[in-house]
Amino acid sequence: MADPQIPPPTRPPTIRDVAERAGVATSTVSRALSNPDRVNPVTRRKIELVAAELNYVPSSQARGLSSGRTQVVALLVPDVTNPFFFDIIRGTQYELRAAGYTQLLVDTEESPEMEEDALHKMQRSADGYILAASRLTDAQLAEASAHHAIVTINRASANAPTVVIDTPSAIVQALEHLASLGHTNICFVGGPASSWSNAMRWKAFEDETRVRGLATSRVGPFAPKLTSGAAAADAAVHTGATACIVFNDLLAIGMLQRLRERGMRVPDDMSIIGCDDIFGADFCNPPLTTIASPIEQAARVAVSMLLSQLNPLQGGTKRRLAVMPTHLTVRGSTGPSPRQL
Amino acid sequence: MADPQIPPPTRPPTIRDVAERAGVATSTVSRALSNPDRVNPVTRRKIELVAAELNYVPSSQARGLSSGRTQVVALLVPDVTNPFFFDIIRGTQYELRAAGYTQLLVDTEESPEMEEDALHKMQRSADGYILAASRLTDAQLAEASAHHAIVTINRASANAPTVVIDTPSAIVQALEHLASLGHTNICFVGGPASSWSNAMRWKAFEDETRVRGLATSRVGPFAPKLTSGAAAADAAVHTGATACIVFNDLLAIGMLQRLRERGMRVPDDMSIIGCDDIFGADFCNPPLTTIASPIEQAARVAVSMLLSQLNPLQGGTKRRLAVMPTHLTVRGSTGPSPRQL
DNA sequence: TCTGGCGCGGCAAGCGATTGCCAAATATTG
DNA sequence: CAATATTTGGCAATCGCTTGCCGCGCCAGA
Repeated sequence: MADPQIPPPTRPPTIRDVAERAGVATSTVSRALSNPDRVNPVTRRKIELVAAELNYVPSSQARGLSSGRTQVVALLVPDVTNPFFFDIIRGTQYELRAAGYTQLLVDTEESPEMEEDALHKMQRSADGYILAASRLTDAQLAEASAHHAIVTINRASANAPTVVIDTPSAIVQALEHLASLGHTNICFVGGPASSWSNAMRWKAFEDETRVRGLATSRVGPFAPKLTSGAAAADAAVHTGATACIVFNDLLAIGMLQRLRERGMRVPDDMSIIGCDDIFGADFCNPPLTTIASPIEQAARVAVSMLLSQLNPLQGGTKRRLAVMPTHLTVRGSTGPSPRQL
Repeated sequence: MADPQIPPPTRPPTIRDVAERAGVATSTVSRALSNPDRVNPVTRRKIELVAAELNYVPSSQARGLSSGRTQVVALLVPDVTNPFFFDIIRGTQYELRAAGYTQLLVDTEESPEMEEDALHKMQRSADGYILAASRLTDAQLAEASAHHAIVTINRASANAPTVVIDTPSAIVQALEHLASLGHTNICFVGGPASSWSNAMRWKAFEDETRVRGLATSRVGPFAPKLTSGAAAADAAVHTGATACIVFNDLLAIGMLQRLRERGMRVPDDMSIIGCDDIFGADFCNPPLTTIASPIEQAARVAVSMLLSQLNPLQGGTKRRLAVMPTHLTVRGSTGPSPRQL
């Protein structure tokens, strides 16, 4: 027998097992594994070998407890079933993993309370937080970012680094598009009252329509769900508008369904423009004209901003704000105003 | 001053802070909080008060380290962006939260290696695992369930409790439906080779078509993604079939898009049936006839099976297998065979 | 030859909880 | 009222790892 027997793998090996087998102290093992330069290459090599042999996996619990770092980043989203957040989830997941972090996904169910509560409860279990479309008030957000490393997505804040998707500027494009099709009476279909994006989108809409002297109306707020589309569609039709800019694609697709039910043709009787270009926007019927957003990329940027906050050493660019460009993607849900005919 | 000053909240309060302020030992605080019956109601009340006052949140790290339980359940999915898994994510998230667990989401990128690796790396950081559509081999799965508490979804296993969505039995219905529409040449569009569901669906298809004496063909495997739809559609058309049963809706919707591009009408020239009834299946064009699955419910059942495994005391029914019923939902993507005309 | 500096490992003190064991206080019983 | 149970709360050992501090051995400069 060349090798001493490896003890039976009854319970997962600890750092001590590795230390004993390698004939060094646990501190050396610890350093060899997480601070390689601190130990002699020969020793390190040996330790790595033994660790591999024993199939050693450090306990993140213990590591976190003693070091204070958990290597976990929490992602808080208002609604995991909203496809908009799928791309966020995917983007952060990918980047975090690449950086050696684990993602903790939390659904705050569109509730500021749950969001705050989650933030509070997890204070010890996460190193940082990504707040997607946070529903927190400015005050809550300020308070939170005083205590935690936070990056927000689509929710500006003076206190936390932010990545915003610049949908408002494309709303100008969208209105240009509608105007060129002859629409003069346009309705804004609003999303959740507590949504910062919604406020921004509305503002851009309002400003631009005023400049252009278009007749406008606003309906809402509606929950950003497919099922809210029915009420939204009915309300929008009632305003007499010939075109709608809708808070997001989910709602817009819901409207599409309802309009069809009511026998209204899109875009012949009504044009619809959504926001975000989520999964489904391209294959719904008709395909949705929408404001395309680099959602996944935004998520990645958010991660990198957070990481540079967590590890200031590596001197990543310390941006406080990233603005992601957007553009109008014209598909089948917009067409000439029926008034023109 | 009635109350002694609360120390400034410089660092989060620990159990010791609470103990001191309440005038008891840390052990008592620990018990009061996690094993209420073990301490006198009066003492407990007092401790609860102090804890609330101090805004005490126990460190899950420390708790996990000393107790061995983490209150974390990991959910492993092959692809977080597949809408099928959205419902799984949502369902488990909801149930786990209700039971006081935290969900750790892991995307295994359709890779058995990543799946196994994740399972291994997290051995210490999760109490249990839910494997959705696991790509592991039987051997890997057996090995894994020997070491961990595992429940699988849509992946039968002799070793781990399983919840399966009984899509195969509805495939019989689907074929009945197609046959009644006059289709006699039907193509099965296959999903990932390592997918257990795919194998089951194929088997059901094969058995039933043989019984019915239908002409069949099979194409694939294809990745279960929208973008694979193009290749799948082309291949299916090439077989001369007039109807397809497709591994899942994602692929089916992708095929719909491609068929339209090629100028083929659905269902006039080709009927398509998907599986799962995911988000989007009802609003794509044409709306997809599909085998509806209670996905979210399946996820919930999986959680309850896992929890009863983790806390055997509470004597939940210890099912090893749950079969979720499915049914055919007929929408616009199926119609009479063109051959009949 | 002496000494300061450096590279490398070990010692041991935590990190913040849980929990087995024990003792004091209180309740129960004959 | 003595003797025995039962509560109730404290002590202290752990859980597995990190990290500040110390010291040994070796090399270079004086």
